[in-house]
Amino acid sequence: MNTPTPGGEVAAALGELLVRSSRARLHRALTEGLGADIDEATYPVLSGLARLGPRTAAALACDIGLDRSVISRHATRLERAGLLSRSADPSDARATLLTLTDAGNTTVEHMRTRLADHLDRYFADWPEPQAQAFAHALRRFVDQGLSFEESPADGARS
Amino acid sequence: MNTPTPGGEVAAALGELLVRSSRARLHRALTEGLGADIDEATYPVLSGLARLGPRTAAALACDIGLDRSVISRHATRLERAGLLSRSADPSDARATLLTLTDAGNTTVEHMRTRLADHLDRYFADWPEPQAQAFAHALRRFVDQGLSFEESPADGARS
DNA sequence: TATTGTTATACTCTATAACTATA
DNA sequence: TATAGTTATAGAGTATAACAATA
Repeated sequence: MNTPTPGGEVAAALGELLVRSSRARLHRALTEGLGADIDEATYPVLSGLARLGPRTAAALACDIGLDRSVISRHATRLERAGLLSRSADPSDARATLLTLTDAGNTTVEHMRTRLADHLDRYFADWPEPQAQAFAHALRRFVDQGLSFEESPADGARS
Repeated sequence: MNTPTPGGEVAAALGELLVRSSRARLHRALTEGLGADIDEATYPVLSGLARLGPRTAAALACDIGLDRSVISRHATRLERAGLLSRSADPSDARATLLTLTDAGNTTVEHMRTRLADHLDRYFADWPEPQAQAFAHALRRFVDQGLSFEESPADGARS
């Protein structure tokens, strides 16, 4: 059998999803036609700020797993594109708050709805309860199931 | 508001999954401790050959969406690590077949079972039918749902 | 002294182009 | 002439280190 366990099946699917060509396709679907400054590199900053709200580069770096310096450079690109603005943090003169502009929020909303519509068209072929169950399960999985940090017992393979 | 449609929910989850830190975590879970030559770059070549069987660099490049030159360089790394061997293609003297060695196949199998075990431990908390349904749905989604190419009219529209 | 933002530097991965051998 | 494999080059992205300003 190809599908001995749910874990095995999900493992195979994740492997496929991690392949660059799959990711590139998804990213194109997300960012296509939105301007030269929205790409695979700036997207995490843009969506991170949309999801978490205004934050400093250091805080966002911690949140999305990139270095401060990378955030700073991408923020400059997004600022030049008019999607993000920098402002002084009132509570700490060292810090600079990164905030999405109206254009930035609009763009993020545009990306979100476009991909959601794509997916809704795909799920139109699915039985409604099954589509909903899958969506809930996937979110739950992404939120909780990606914590592989704990040492996996088999550990040192020498 | 949180879950307007399945598409919207899946879109958010995919956005999360595409973030580099999530990918890096998954890749660590897959390749950790397997040697310096198995990483995010060589993994697609390794798993591609395991999935598709012996192939030339050109064919594999087409299959996994990387350039021939990239395949060739990673193949060299994997060959040095003893996981892959090159052999002449009997039917075309220009071509070189890339084939996984026994060690290569063992390594792939090791990666696969390790991640599958991880995931099975995670799914142990789920009701069995729900876990199976999710696994099937995810595979179906990855196999069919990633075709977001904007113009379905010009090509194979299933 | 520690931290923030920024910039310079080095490293890695990928695609393009160029070269050789073969169809 | 076209295609396969390989190598050299260039482009992009990230992390590290170093700097000035502030806590």
